[in-house]
Amino acid sequence: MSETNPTGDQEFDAQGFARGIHELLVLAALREGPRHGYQIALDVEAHSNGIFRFRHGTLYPILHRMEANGLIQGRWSSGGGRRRKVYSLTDIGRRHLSGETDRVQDILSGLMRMLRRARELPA
Amino acid sequence: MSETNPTGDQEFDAQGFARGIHELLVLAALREGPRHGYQIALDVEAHSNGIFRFRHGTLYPILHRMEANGLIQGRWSSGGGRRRKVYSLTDIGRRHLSGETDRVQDILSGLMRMLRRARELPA
DNA sequence: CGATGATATATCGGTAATCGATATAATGTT
DNA sequence: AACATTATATCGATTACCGATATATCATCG
Repeated sequence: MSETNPTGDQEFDAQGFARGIHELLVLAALREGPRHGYQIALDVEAHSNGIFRFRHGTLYPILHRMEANGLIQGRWSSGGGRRRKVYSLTDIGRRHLSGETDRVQDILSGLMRMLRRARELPA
Repeated sequence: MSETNPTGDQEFDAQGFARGIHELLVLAALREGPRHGYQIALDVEAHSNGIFRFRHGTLYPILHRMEANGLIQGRWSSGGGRRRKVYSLTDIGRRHLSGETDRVQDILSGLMRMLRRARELPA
């Protein structure tokens, strides 16, 4: 083994990968503007043609976690009526989105390359 | 919400996604020929330039699970010396690799599309 | 006006999987 | 003789999703 990734970069962490994808989806949705949780879920589903979907037992804990980590910031909508918590990107979140996008795209293209390779092997 | 993916296909399952990737990597490695576990780990790491890596606390349970599920088949190498369990693809495993490759590639390109979209939005 | 369903957020327990640590043992190297 | 590498195995801690459940507001339709 010995060799630690000579280019010193992207590494796949199975543990946090699905989590990372969820967070990226939230961050990407908020790049379009501030939104409350339910809206984020609708947007993500619409923009992905239903491939990506948040269950609400998943969504809200994620938003809480991301707010605690400073990636997003929530404010309860003031106007009376239905209570909503509207989230916006923080600077940290914006940087995180940009950095993680690079990282994840490298990992994904590495994965795609390996799958293509396997597919093209003689039966 | 209502709409369930009109094309009736690929859906992202956060729960099983990292697991699915690990299994795909094993299957892809075995498409090159039978190999024992340790070798699979080395091959995957080499072919991915160190991006993908199996810890041995992760690798062996995965191989056992995949064998129990009929995706791969293991035989203890007969010749004396260091004991090795050599795995090969089963027909089920071969079909699984092909089907999951399609499915995962759809999901990944969906994800990449969303990330690109977010990136190209005006700051 | 009453019922129903969509909007909107929240929490908890069950479940499942990775991962580090630990164990065992044969082989290669110095 | 000592040590690193090869090779497999298992266990417990940790983590996080997800279904179920709860609460409340608002719109619509009969």
